[in-house]
Amino acid sequence: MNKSFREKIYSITRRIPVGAVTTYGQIARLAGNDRAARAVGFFMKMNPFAPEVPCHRVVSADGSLTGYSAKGGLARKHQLLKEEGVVFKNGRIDLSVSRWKTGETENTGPF
DNA sequence: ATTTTGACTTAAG
DNA sequence: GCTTAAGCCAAAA
Repeated sequence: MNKSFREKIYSITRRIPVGAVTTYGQIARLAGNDRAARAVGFFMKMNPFAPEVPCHRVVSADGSLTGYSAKGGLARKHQLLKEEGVVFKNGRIDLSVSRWKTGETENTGPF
């Protein structure tokens, strides 16, 4: 059970359903440290499991996109989220709608 | 143990 | 709405 924080972070991020997004702070909170938002972003950059961990569903607290180490950069991230059904407003994500709700029934897909 | 880095967050002007 | 500053945490060297 000596699971490092990074394992928790990846585990949580991997659970994010399609069409939903979450913030670094939220993941940090689920991991047990609501102040580790920075560390979360740090692990995302390492992202040893590119397609396994949907890091593109992780955005800043304002709903704005920050970085994306995978190919395509932020442009790719923005496109992926848009394709998955995430609602964008003024170039930012509408967290009121697309924010991931933990414990909720998972969606079968974008549609 | 210390230092550096980073895809964060919040507060204040 | 934007910029600056400070706080915060974890991993690697």
